[in-house]
Amino acid sequence: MTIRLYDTATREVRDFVPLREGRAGLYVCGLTVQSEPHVGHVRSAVNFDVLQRWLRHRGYEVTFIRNITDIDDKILAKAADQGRPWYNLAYAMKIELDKAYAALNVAPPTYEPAATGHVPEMIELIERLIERGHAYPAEDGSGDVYFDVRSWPTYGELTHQGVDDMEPAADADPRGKRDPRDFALWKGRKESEPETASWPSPWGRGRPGWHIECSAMAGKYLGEAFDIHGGGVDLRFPHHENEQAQTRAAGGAFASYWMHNAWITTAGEKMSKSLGNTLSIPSVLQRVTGAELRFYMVAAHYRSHVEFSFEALDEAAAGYQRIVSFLDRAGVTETGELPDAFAAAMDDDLGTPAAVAVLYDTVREGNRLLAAGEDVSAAAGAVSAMLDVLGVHPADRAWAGAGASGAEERLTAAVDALVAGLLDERTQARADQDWARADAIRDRIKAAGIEVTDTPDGPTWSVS
RNA sequence: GGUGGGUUGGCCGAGAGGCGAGGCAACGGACUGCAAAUCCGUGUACACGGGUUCAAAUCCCGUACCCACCUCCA
Repeated sequence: MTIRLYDTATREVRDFVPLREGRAGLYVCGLTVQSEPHVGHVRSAVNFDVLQRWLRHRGYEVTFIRNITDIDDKILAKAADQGRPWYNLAYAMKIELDKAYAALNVAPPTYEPAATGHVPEMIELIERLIERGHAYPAEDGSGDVYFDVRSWPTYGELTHQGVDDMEPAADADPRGKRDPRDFALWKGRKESEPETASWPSPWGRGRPGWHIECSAMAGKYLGEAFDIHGGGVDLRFPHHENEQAQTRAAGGAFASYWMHNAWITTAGEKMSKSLGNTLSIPSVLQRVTGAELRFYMVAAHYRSHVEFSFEALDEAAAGYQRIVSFLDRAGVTETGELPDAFAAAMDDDLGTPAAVAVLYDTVREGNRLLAAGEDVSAAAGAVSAMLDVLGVHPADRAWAGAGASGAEERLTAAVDALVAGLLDERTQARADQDWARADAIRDRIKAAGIEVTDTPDGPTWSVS
């Protein structure tokens, strides 16, 4: 069975055929570290994390590159506003981003290159473009270098647009461009910008344009031809279109497959920094766990819009808890076989919704066996295997970091001791068939926010 | 103006010509001293109008509404 993926460039689901047998090179545009990450950002990371896990599961040796854009207009502007060095802001936000990834069990990529560490590679690429007649230094002496859109006949192929149909850039300031759609490869340093935010180049001090970063870094770590390029749909144009044009104009083949994940919207609108309707990861994690949030995202298909709501999030969390509770009661920790239907769903363009349906079916079957007192090891093992692929296994060590600290464990032990005393009393009352007293004790415990459950092995408690 | 995507039951969310994915909620039943959990059962959903077909939520034509990209954006 081969993996099939929807390729945005050809607009169809195609068999995944890697450039090199048994290997997969994956490049995903990471974030510009200018502010706290929100749930929308993390959706992209979670989606590609699932892709990576599935490719590995299918036996591919994956090289996964996710970059960090740590220099750009917004970073400079925000840092100036906050009165601190731009690299200080970028680093602080990078730390926040890492925390968010860790909280959602997003595995670190193979390499995580930062733009500022690859300026020489970018300059080299720009020089090559100039030599080949696809780029030119600005004619106004600003020190900018632009990509010449008209010199590249297939410009617009990724997003199926004709250059003449595009609305000219609204920034209006042509700054020595031959065509308003030409985009900056290199930005000459402006007086107002800090010296530290510029690097020497053949065109004077300056800093790289956004698009060239990804071309340079993808080329360095994956080669100028690689398998899959991913990112959010909003990056299709201009960012991905430009990346592809640059690398191809410089002689590379670039990505064989393009994958784009859809939005998370709130109140019908895209969640974005500019609209100011973002939900930061820490705020959402006050309500649900990282595993629950990840499960919510993974239960929808990556190409579908998700209208974020706390109601839907709670529903997903409730469903997830059912799965977790099955695993708890099964008491089986070994990972078993992945059901064929689950694998088939995953092979079909990462069909996580159908895969999750298989997960629930298996849980139901497992609960049935459990009730019948039969062997559940196969079902529980399958559930574990599926949760592993989706990156939401409750026993995953990733959750431990965010979970119980030593202090919390001591607190749990203390509560347990107190509740255990009450439960002993209640057990005695039940043995005496004094139901009124038994229920009164249970109500009292419940009033403290603790749910009591009777099982054949005696009562247990959990925080409700 | 150009380019994409969407509209599915109380809610979330799959599917893409032919047995109503799955989840959450609700209701009934089993189990339980009563609960909880779990299991079993219960729904005639596919924006609207035409058309193609033995058969359409799925294909075609048209209409309405929503969203995104073309400017920094996962």
